Order: sequence, then C-alpha cells, then structure tokens
Amino acid sequence: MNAFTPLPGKKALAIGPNERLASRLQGVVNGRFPMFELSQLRCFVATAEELHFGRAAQRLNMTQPPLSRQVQLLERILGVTLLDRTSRSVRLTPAGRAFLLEARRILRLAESAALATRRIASGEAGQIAIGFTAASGYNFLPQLVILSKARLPNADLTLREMVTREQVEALLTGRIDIGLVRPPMERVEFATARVLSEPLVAALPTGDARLAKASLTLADFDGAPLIMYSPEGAGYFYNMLTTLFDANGVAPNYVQHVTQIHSMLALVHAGLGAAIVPEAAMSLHFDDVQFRPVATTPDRPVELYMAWRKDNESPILQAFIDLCLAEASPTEPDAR
Amino acid sequence: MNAFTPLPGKKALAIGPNERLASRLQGVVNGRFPMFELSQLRCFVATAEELHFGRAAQRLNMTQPPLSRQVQLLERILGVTLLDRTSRSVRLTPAGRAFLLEARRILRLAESAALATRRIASGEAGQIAIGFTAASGYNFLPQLVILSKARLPNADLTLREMVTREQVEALLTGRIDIGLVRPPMERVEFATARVLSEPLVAALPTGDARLAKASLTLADFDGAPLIMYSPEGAGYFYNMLTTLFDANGVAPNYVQHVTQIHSMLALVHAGLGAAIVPEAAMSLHFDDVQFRPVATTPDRPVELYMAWRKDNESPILQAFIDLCLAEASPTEPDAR
DNA sequence: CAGGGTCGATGCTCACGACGCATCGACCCT
DNA sequence: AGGGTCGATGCGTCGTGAGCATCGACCCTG
Repeated sequence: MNAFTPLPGKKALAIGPNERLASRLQGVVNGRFPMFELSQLRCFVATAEELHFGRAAQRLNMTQPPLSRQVQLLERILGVTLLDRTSRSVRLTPAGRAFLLEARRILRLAESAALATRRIASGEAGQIAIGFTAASGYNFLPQLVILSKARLPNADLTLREMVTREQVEALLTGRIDIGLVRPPMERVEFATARVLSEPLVAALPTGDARLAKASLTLADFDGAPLIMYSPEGAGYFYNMLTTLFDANGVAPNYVQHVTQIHSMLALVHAGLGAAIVPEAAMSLHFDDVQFRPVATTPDRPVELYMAWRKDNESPILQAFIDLCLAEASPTEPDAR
Repeated sequence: MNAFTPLPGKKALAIGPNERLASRLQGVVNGRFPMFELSQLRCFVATAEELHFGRAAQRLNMTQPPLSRQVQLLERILGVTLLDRTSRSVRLTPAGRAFLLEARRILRLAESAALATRRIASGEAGQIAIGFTAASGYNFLPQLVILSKARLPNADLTLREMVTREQVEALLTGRIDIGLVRPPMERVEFATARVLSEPLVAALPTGDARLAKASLTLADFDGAPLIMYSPEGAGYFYNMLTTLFDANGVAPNYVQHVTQIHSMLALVHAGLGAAIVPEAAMSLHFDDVQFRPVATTPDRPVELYMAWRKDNESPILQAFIDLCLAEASPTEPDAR
C-alpha cells in the first residue's frame, strides 16, 4: 500500500495543483517519503502503552479524535499498520511493537539532547581541552582537575602536555581552550591570568654537604656541579637561572643540559650533581634525592599563567575560568 | 533566559486566555518544556551545514523567512542560542555544535526506524523464534536456517531446543513463533504442516553380526540387546517403537532406557547393544558405530511437523512459513 | 563617501491542518 | 432489544507555518 493512499472521503495528501504542499517542511524527505514528527511519536507511544485511545488522549491533554487522526497519519506516513483496533480492543501489530521500541528511543534521545544542550549552553557541561607544561602537571594541574570535578562535574577535561610555544599554536587553532604557560605571554588574542608563583628549591643527592643547611642561597652553587636546563627545550627555566646567577655573580659548573625536570632529578639521583627546580617538582620522589629551599629575589620567581582566547565564548570555559580565578589564586585576570 | 521569553513585537507563545494552546500536541512535554519537532531539526541541520540561511532554505525546498523562524523557534524551545548570525556570517555556538551532532543522530535514528518498521511490516525482516526437538536439530533445522539466511536475510532467527510438550506451551505463551514438533499435534489454535518423514536406521557397534546385512528388519532385534527410549522424555519414539515391535511380534531385550539420541549412540559405542534411531541421527558420527537401514511399515514412520499459531499475524512469519512449505516439502499445510 | 549588493529578520496575508464538539457505527453486555 | 463503550469521522474554528515584500545591517567598490 502506498504511503499516500488517500483516506476515503478525504482529498489526497500532498497531491494537487498547489505547489506549496509539495514543498512543505513536514512533507518531504529527500523526495522519498514524508517524515513523521515527534508529536506523532508521542501520540503513538501513549496509545500503545494505554492500548486505549481515550485514556491516551487524556494523558496527552487532548481529546480522542485528534489523537486517532495523528496515529492514522503516522501509519500513513510509514505505510504500516501499527495498531489493530476494533471498537472493543486495541492491539499492537508486530511492526507496531518494533516501532514502539524505536519511537521510545527517539523520544528519549530527543529529550536528552535538549537537556544536554541546555547544560552546555548554561556552562554546566561541555568540553575543555587544557594544554599544560610538564612542570605544571606535577601539582597545580591535579588540583585543578580535582577542583573542576567537584564544582563542574559535567565538564569533560582533555589534558595535553605541550611546551608553551606549542600551546600558543594550539590555542590559535582551537585544539586547546586553555593553556597553562610560562611567561611572557604577549598576544592580543589571548587573555591571561597568573595562577601560580612558586619558589625554587635545590635537589641534592644524599651525602651532599649542603644538605646540612636548612636553606640555601645561590652562592651555594658557585663552582659546584649543576645539572642545567637546556636553552631550547626549557628556555624559561634556562633564562631564569642564568639571569639569577649573573645578577649574583655566581658561576656553577654545568655538567649536563636536559629538558625535562624528571630527567634532571634522575641525574641528581645518579650523583652527577645538584639541580634547581620549581617547588612543585618536590612531588616527584626519587630515592637519594632531597630538597632544600633556595632564597632568590624575587622569592617566588617561577610563574605559571593561564591563557585563553578572548573570543572563545564557550560557556563552560567561562565557568571554568571564573572557578580557577576564584579558587586558585587571588590575582585578577589581566585580560587586555 | 526563559524558553518562553517573547520576541519583541510578537505576542507571547503559549500564554494567554486560550487554554487550547497549552494542551497542543507540540506544546507540552510532561508540563516542563515544549518539545521541538523533527522538521525543526532538519531546518537546523541544513542551516548548520550550509552556514547560510538562503542556501539551506533552497536545500529544504522552502524560502528563507520561514526557515529563519523555525530555527528561532527551535532556539526558543531549547532556550539556547545555536547559531551566531550577523548579516555577513553564520557560525555555530559551542552548544550548537553539540546539538548538531545530536540532531543528526536523532534524524538518522528516525529514518532507520521508519525503514526498519516498513521492512518488518512487509515481511522482509523481523524476529522468528523457533522451537525444535533435539533430533530435528541434526539435519533439518540447519537446512532450514541456511534456506532462511538465503531467502530472508533479514529474518532474525532464535533457536530453542525443547521437547514437543514444552513447545506447545511456548507457542501458546508466544515465547516461540514456530515449533518443530512430533505428532500428534491436535490443537485448534495451531496450524501445522508435515515438513519431514524419515525412515528408521539401526545403530550397531562394530563387530555386531547384523552389520553383514545391507538392510535389517524388525525381526533382527528379537531377543537382542537394545538401547531403548525413555517413555517419559522421548515418548514419541518410545511409543512408535513399542507399537512397531508389538505389531511384528518382536520382543527385544531392553538393556537401558535413555532420553537423548546422542546418549543412545554413546551407549552403542560402549558396546551395550544396538539402537534404532531416525535417519537424521546418522549426522552424528561416533567411532565404532555403524548404521543400517531398517525396513518398517510404513517405511518412513518418523514424522516432523511444523506448528504455529493461526492468529500469529507476523508478516515475516508468514513469509518464513511460505518459504518452508515451498522448499522443505511439497505437502500442503493442513491448517484447520 | 555615496551607492549597490548580500543576507538575516520581520510585517503581512493566506490557507492548511490540528483542534474540539457532535455524532456515527460496530460491538458487547444484560 | 436496548443501553453502554470506544474508535472513526464530519464539521466549524483558529492557530500557525507558508511565501512575498521589505527592512536594516554590513561590506565592497568606484
């Protein structure tokens, strides 16, 4: 039976001289079949569950005649009889049973899609991709993730370790929404906020004489073997330390240049010399490596900034940033 | 923002003295939010894909103004801005991006639901649960499954082994649609058709003197050790054999009663005696067990019937039965 | 800087179709 | 035979989605 078989006594659907009919929103699906509407699914589901048009109509806050007609229309659209009805009983056909399951799924999906979208728009939910430098991942990032899980439980965080330069690129291409970067960060496209500043600490191998002191100064490294940051892979720390050493007239004996802090501590562990690392690195525990504070000026020279695109209007991102600024640091954002 | 915030210069939606509005089909979802329609999803998807209202409208065979309004309406229903539009550009918001994926899924699901339902109604697809007795599973059932896969590739067969009595019960409760049963099957609710009749064969252990003959008669079993069917678990075969033996004045020496044919052959293999089994059991291969035809009257006494409820109107079931009757046996169904 | 062009939003009118009400017709029960 | 139930259908009404015309914002160009 053709989906368009006209009901007796009723003029044909979507056939006639009126061209508008053929182009109606609800009328055409790729020129093939007309498509049903969710309201019709609701009608069918209610009727199939009640197996009684009157009660189903009541449940749908409507009267029985239009409900009957909507179900008929749905059946005509599908070209399939879904319900066997006499004046005494309403029963599902096998096709109706199958379609009932599908209809429920579609309605559930529609409901949850609406809900999820509302939540994303309200900033309750959504995806946030975060870029972070290795060192910020030791302590600050885990705290951030815990905070986010607690206050924005539906935020779906994606974490990507990358150096500051890569993060800038990723922010511009949209691969990440937030970067945890080292200064300087001077880009007009970005808003930034300092989220952390921490002191330096010395990592010393067991047996090092300087462990006797509770706190070190830069002078304690003069002439002594030091594992140093590589100027290419860890430019921020390299520049910071060389600047500090120069300002204090200190010249350590650089025994090795490395990029990553955990390799640095591994070399300390191997007894190659001392290292100077951000306080957060104390979260890394190596046997036979102990830490001592190092006094510097300024006393918290290691800074971490959060950066994001000013034109990123994602509501969850806004909520996330507000949360970070309120909790992680009292510093105001210096969005320019 | 409330989902019902009226547009400026437009009278409020679903608010007013007219009670009918509040009870409209499309207007109410559990009294909470109004629900969108699939046509609106189609509008949004087209617009989101074209990122241009004019072109999207063209694709949808409509003009731009109603398309704009449908998208606005969808946004109002969701309470969410899905598209950022200026007169120069249309861009998806983050929420819009998420909703686009959902909308596509919903539309795909709706399309496939319609298609699947049409196929079920046409008898092209659907589920058929088949009950079968153990012996019918050796040969006939596999052929049936192969035939079905070839001719009704979208028929989803479920196979359940059960004895005839259990199948009757399962047919009545709807747990199976088709039973492969042993006669007699005298129930007014069922239609039946004989699908198979086969001869009996003797299963003899290697070394049995009767293997010298190409074909046996019942007299060959007089006084000889025979493994027999249990009258409870395999009543059909028990009754058939005792009737045959009595009619021929033969009295075998029943050394063991068992229910299942494969146990029977295992006992033959163990040398306990001979057994008489349906020809289909020759598909079971046991070491040191050989088969010989047994002449009986009638010569094909083992019958298998297919039974189904007359009031089962499943189209795929009808197609399946037609297929079986056309292919498996020239016998006409004796639906009463 | 004025003028033309593009594009989404909006005012307007029209008619389709979904609504409710009234009623029919089939069927069951007593 | 008569009353009651229930789904289908005729009918009149009105809301709403349709197209057309136009607006207003913005960009491009000479």
